[in-house]
Amino acid sequence: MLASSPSSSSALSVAALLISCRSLRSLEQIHARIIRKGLEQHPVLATRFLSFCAAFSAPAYASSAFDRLSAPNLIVWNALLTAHARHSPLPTTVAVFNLLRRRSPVPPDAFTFPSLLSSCSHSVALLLGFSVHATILRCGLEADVFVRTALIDFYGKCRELGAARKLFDSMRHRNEVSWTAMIVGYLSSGDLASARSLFDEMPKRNVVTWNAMIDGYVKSGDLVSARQFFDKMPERNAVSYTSLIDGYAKAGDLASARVLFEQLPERDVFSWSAMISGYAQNGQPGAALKIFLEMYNQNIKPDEFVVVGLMSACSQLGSLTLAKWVDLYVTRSSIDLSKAHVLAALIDMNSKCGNMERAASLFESMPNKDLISYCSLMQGYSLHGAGDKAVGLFRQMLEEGLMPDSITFTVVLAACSRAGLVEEGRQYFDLMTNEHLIVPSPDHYACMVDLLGRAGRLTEAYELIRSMPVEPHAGAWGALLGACRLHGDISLGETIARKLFEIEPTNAGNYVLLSNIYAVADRWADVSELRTMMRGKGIRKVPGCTWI
DNA sequence: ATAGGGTTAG
Repeated sequence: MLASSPSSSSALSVAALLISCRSLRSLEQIHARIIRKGLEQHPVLATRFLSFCAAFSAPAYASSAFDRLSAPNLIVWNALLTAHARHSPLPTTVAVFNLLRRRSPVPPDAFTFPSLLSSCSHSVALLLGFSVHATILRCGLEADVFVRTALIDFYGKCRELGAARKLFDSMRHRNEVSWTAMIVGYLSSGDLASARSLFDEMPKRNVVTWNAMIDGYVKSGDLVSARQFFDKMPERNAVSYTSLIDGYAKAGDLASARVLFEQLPERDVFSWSAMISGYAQNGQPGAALKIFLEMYNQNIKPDEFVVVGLMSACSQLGSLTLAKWVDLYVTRSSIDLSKAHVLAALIDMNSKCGNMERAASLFESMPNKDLISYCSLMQGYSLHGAGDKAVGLFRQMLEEGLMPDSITFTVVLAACSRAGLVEEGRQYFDLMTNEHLIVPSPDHYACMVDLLGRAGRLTEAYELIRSMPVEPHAGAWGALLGACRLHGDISLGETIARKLFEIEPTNAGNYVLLSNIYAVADRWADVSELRTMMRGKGIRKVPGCTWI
């Protein structure tokens, strides 16, 4: 009897340990201590332990600890369900809920449903949510504020605004959370006006409400209103800053994002990742890397979003040395490499930086290879002189039954061009338009122009550019000018160059190309005339770009 | 002792 009723003071000391726990590893140590001290069956301690598993995103560990309990009560069951609802796929969560229904000593209560419903709304699982709602009615829990709010949130996120509003209007006691759930519902279906009028109508708002409005405006692209809300709110937290930083970053206004980031008193991992991926997505990989290093030096643990941003920056920089360091860093971190987007970014980085062996072996390790990873690998091969391998991968992809999209075709056409596979490229262009009904973009045309031009079929390339239903961009003309230089076609080169001087008058590369065409033909007078013209327009030669 | 908000790749 004495052995099975351990002193409450040791339970208390373990509970105190839990509060200071900072990693999954120390959580495991605490679990070992709980078992050693014979406190395993302590229901309060078990509940707290499970909620810490949830905090460390370890639902499987929560389950394994839970499975050792001989007679879990409903509260412990609820804690387990919450751990899964936040971190497991919906089917797993539903399985836990079904077990709970069968095995819990008492029927589900008002604490059971909010987490289950939030899992449903996260997956926009409308039908499942309906049946959960039916269960709630059977249990007589629809009037509970938490349950009702979770229902409003669920219907709102599933864009069933009518159902959500009915539940909202018939509520006896609403709190800020219920109002916010309704507002978020309107926001997620893009009804900013209704959201705004509810916001104005509600008696008391909290930080979450303000943040929801900011996020809604950011997502709808109205950064001015988002900023007004941000400036007006009585108190801000990291989320308020990060939503707006993210908005500025996605709109390409890194300067404004940076100012807010510098003002943010307590940066969390979200704000760091907003800046890092913001810079990476706007073609400023150097700046992304600098922010990452700042974060790294502050010993902040990166999450998957940070490393995806970092790897994307590294891909753009193309440095093999850096890629090797980042690869090692990411592999050694606790980040789950099997997550699709992490793996895709890792493959892409190695591929773009020329570590094809590593890229290929990562690719081979994927159980379900997706379009994006195929594209990454194809681009790597294409970039590093193995266009034929890239095209081979594309064939393999088709055989696997994957449906290539617009970007895939851009990649494969570029690969064909590099490998000199003119006929195959043409076939793929036809396949794209005739079978996949993809309307060719300026990029696709630019690839085709490059393909034909490199093969010396300049007239055909020129005809293609002129027959384009969309406006060709500088890339297409540039490819053709490059081809003219390659094949020494002066007269076409002059025509194209004149066109390019109009479209991008300050790009020195175009002047250099034309000058090279003249030089090869010994037309030095034209070369010097061109230089004078450049000087007259104040155009500077880009360093590292040769004249001849 | 348990319950509501944020980002990700070619």
